Amino acid sequence: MPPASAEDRYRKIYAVVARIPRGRVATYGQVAVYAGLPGRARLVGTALRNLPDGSSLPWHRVLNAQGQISSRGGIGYEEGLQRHLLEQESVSFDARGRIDLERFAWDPETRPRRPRKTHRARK
DNA sequence: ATGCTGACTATGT
DNA sequence: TACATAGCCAGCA
Repeated sequence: MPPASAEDRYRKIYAVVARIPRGRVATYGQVAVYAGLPGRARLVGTALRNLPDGSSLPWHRVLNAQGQISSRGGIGYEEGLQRHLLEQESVSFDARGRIDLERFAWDPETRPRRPRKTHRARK
């Protein structure tokens, strides 16, 4: 099988992002794997970067492996937007601005459900 | 072709 | 936990 064209790769990435359920999040690496592009987490970031503003894709549900919102570096971008969109769907951040992936990570194998409460002691 | 950049990550201190 | 590094590779000048 010849290598996928850039267009196909983007399309696959967008298709995966579109499947992330409300109230759940996925990491760049995770999206890459499900898109059949293991190891290309950076490409996922690039694809989302190229996303037009009015897109209906739930791009805000994609985070880095640390459970944090990745910086765009660009001036003018409000990191608060992504956080706000997530909080609106009940995804909560801890005091350090990170999301508990144990609770909110998307698992495509399981059916959408409400995140379990965290009664687990944290370290 | 070549070199640099980066919405990334795993690993080592 | 927080940085630093190295590997990564598509996009772009």
